[in-house]
Amino acid sequence: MGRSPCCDKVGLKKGPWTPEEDQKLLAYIEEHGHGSWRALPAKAGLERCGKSCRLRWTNYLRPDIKRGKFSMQEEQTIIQLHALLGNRWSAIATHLPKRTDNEIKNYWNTHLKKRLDKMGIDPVTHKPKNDAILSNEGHSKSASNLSHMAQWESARLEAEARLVRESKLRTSHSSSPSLQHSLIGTSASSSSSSAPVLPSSTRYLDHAWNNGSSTSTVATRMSDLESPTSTLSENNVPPIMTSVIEFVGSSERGMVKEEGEREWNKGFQESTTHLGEYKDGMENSMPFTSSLHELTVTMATTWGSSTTSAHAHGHVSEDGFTNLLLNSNSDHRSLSSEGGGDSNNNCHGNSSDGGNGTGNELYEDNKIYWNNILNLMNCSSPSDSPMF
DNA sequence: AATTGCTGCAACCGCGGGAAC
DNA sequence: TGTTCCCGCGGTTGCAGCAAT
Repeated sequence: MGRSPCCDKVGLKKGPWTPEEDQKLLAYIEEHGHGSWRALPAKAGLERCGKSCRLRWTNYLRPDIKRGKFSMQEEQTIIQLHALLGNRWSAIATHLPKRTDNEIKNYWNTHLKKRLDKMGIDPVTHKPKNDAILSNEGHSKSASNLSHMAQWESARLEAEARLVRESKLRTSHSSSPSLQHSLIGTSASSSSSSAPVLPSSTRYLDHAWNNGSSTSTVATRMSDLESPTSTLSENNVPPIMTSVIEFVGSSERGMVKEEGEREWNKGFQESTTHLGEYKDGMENSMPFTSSLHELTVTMATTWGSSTTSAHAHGHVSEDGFTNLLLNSNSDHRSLSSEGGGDSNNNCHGNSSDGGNGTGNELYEDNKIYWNNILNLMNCSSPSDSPMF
């Protein structure tokens, strides 16, 4: 695919932007919208490549950007989403309105990564560092499942972001440049209404979810959202997964509050309480991401059992994903932590490595941790979400 | 006061995906 | 169907500001 590097052109300026350039770019976009980035520099009288203009706009000049210190809640959001999504900064950014992916990425690299490192947590795997030794085949299997889940979640987030963009694009086509300008931004951008404005497609999915309408419809829609990199095909996506994927995520976030480092640590501690408890109270300490494993295995378990009923009914019950998760988790607990390898579960045959004896603690820990993540991702969802 | 090292952040680079032709 | 263009993403770099020596 031959493609000429846009910035190789002679005469194009690089490096820091001057206030004059900023002003030119700002003025042009406010009046005309950005349109084609490639064509913008010439029209705006800038000796920059379109790519540079786009970057400057999205990372700095955009009016809906919040700058300054990250709040404790934002930090936790980033950490938890990173645990789930990895370095999918754009996907993470969709849950942090007014923050750019670049800013989040920088903040992660310069602050959060180091902080986790100091706390003895591997910032890549989000596991306690000394737990790496404990990984075994069972974990690998779970990790594989986790990978699938993460892929789907990533795909969902990306699809959501895409839908938002498309929605904005459609809107911009039928609105004045100034209005278009006001709509450029993150998924949190909304119209004058205080209610979150979801792209039509997203609302459609919500409708399907809320009304328990045919999962085949949802699944059909989800096929549109399938990650190109996913190893799962449309055909082997269980209906529950489509619902889960639909459930997780949001497009609007709540208020944040500023907290100090100590508060951050406290809050973080709360959400990771199980870490120390595992170490103190178990012979075979569970990794921090055991929660992830648990959830993943739960997914697999659910696909094989609970899902069946959900599928049979054509929708997921009103109890929603959390209960489904926790119930399944309970089931799984009885299978994995208390002797493992029970009948209906063909997904974690060697799960007995996951520790034993403190099933309730683990259950609660997982509950806390995943509720944190799920709440986090859902807190900005439409208030009528059936999940919580 | 000068030098060195570190940190944080804006900007760049290269790649991949999707749309248009 | 293949090619080209455009856009967005994630990784990396370069530099300014600050602290330590």
